[in-house]
Amino acid sequence: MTAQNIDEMVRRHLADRDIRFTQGRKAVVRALHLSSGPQSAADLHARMKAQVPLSSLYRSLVVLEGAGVVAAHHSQGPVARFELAEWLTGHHHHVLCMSCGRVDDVSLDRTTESALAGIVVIVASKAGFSVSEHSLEIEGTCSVCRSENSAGTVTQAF
Amino acid sequence: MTAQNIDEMVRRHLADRDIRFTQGRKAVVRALHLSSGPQSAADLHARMKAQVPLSSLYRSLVVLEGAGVVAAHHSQGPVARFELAEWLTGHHHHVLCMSCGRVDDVSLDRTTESALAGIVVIVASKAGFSVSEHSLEIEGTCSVCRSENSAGTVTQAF
DNA sequence: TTCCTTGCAAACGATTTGCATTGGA
DNA sequence: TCCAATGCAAATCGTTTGCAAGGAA
Repeated sequence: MTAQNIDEMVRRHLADRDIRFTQGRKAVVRALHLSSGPQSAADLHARMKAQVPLSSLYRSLVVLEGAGVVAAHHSQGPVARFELAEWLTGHHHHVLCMSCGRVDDVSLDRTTESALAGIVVIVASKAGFSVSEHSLEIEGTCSVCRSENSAGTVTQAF
Repeated sequence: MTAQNIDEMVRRHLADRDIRFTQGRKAVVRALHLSSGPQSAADLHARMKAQVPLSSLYRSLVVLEGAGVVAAHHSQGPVARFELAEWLTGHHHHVLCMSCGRVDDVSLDRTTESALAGIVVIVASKAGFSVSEHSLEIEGTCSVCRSENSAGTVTQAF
């Protein structure tokens, strides 16, 4: 998906909802599109070279989340992380590195994903819940940290 | 698992690590054991009738988490939720109600769990991660909120 | 003009910490 | 005895908000 495409899809999506696609919001969408995994507000702020105050950034994120353009994740500590919604990126899951805090996206092949979906239904029904979303969060150690550790290097806390 | 058992297991676990099992820490473990799902610090504080200041409660949680007695979860917004570690409660997953914020535990039968474990390995290896933990977090609507909604009652935001 | 959006600074809520005091092995 | 644990108050951090100024339709 090219940046142009994303931009155009978001523009239409927002137009349908009478929400303006301002410069600030465009910049957020672009920054998210250039990122590989979920980003914290501070990450985005840095990535946009602080051209926009944090408070405005947060406001853009609130609007875009409300419009269903971005999704927020809270799994990792006290800081929220944001990424483009799945209708823009495709359905995927996250792996969290417990050593350096990095979060990566992973998507599954159709077979594995449908097996997972089956399990999700089982789990939810056991608790009497109806499912709206599911996300598999896997904690582990990324390859970088693993080699650093085995080399005796200090592990970076996060 | 009775409260006595938990108490005794935790006592030994902490003793092995030269960490004291003080009144405050005992109270936290007891409160967690009496709860059905992950609890926020404020929940616990209320449940313990505010006999202990919040700051001390947090300190107990930090120590217990560091010792592997308590596990913290951050999936739900800005407030952390705590529960006893899985070696005390058994492996399980969470379902989150997007309407009222409630979080319930669900455990799977051996067959389903091992199917899930297989998927987890696939996902992690795709990202070059080695797995240490996995948790399936399912977002949905609990039965209470579903019936409230269908009855036209106001949905409680959280 | 008329809203909506922005910037700035102040406010907030959850969590953490400094310091003097208390408590347990 | 003596270090670890506690209570209190103040600090911190991520995030939100009030208000006045800027911008687009």
